[in-house]
Amino acid sequence: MARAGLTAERVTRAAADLADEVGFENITLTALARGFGVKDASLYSHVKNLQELRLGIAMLAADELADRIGAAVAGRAGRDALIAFARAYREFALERPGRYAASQARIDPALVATSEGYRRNVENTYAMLRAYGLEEPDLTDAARLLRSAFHGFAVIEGNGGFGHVRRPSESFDRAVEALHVALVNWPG
Amino acid sequence: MARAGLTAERVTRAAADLADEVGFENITLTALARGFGVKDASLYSHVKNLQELRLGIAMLAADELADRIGAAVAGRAGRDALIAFARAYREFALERPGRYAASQARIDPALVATSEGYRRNVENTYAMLRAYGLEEPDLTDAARLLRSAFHGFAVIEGNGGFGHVRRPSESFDRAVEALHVALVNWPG
DNA sequence: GCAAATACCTAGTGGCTCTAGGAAGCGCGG
DNA sequence: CCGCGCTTCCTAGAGCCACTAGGTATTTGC
Repeated sequence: MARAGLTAERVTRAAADLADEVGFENITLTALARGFGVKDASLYSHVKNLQELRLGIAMLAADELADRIGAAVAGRAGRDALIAFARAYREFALERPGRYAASQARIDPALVATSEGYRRNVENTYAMLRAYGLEEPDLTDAARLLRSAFHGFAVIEGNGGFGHVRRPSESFDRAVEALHVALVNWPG
Repeated sequence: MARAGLTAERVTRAAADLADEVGFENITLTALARGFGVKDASLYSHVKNLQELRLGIAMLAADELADRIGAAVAGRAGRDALIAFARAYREFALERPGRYAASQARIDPALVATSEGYRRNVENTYAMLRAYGLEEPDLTDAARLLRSAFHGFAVIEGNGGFGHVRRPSESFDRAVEALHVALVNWPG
């Protein structure tokens, strides 16, 4: 019989697409195998187990997120950079919910440390904050506030958690403005 | 044989405790049944299915969260209320991670509308914001920013996602101060 | 003290992850 | 062009899970 031509990368990429469709928590090797017209056991030649597959999606997603944000903030600084960063972040979370969830899932810190994508995301954040002239530990605190706010917004919006009629995109832009104000007037 | 004396409420409460131990995503009816010294099939007399059980935990948790926050902000206003609200929120998420995750899980909006706990949480938020003198739609935007920031922080901290040496509790307090600044100087 | 309600049971289905070991395609040296 | 070996993909099966059907035993209410 003709082979499906699977590789670790193709499997991971398909898994990421599947995650965007059904949710990161709901991917199964069985469903993934079905998509390739293959039995689930066959995937174990390419992927160690489900956990490793999830890890692969997370690395892939962290990289793609860093790409998007990097492109968005290029050539901008201060408020402009903050707005571009925030919008690129939210758009990624909305367009690729499975990948986004993967990128934010609990991951072995040792692996995070070796990941290019995660490193670039941290770098993008600190680069964007540079214009605000903060110093440690305020810099870390500010980065954590931004990350929390963006991630929280993405999670709640993704869950359909904003019940009010006001459109989330408008609230988001205003929230980013408010965060800009907070950064400019950082308490100290 | 002696009966275990199960009721829908006892089952839900035990499930909430189990969720706090193993994580909301990892609860199983089988494990829950084991805890009662009962077969998994027996639980279906008290709970319709796993999804309903999760819903029950979510309602319970939303109620408990509202209790805590309500008690924390009682008699406070403005910055004091914001700080008390934020700390109570974070403490709940850290002490009862399974319940907290349940309270933030995707839930049928129609059910949320009928839930006392969820309603009280919204109420607590708007009451706490009252002192800042915002009007719609700024009020909604501010509420969403706070909710996003608190939730995001709780999720990331719960995942062990703050790699830096700086203690999360310190970053959190500073972030809350920054949010206070943003609320006082709300852009408009 | 009896009948109805119900708490808990056994048995079984189907989906999932993952392992062990076998067969079939492909790429390489001759 | 041919066989050798590597890898891909397979079948078979164990164990855990959610959930259903239908039976037995214990309470509760009369």
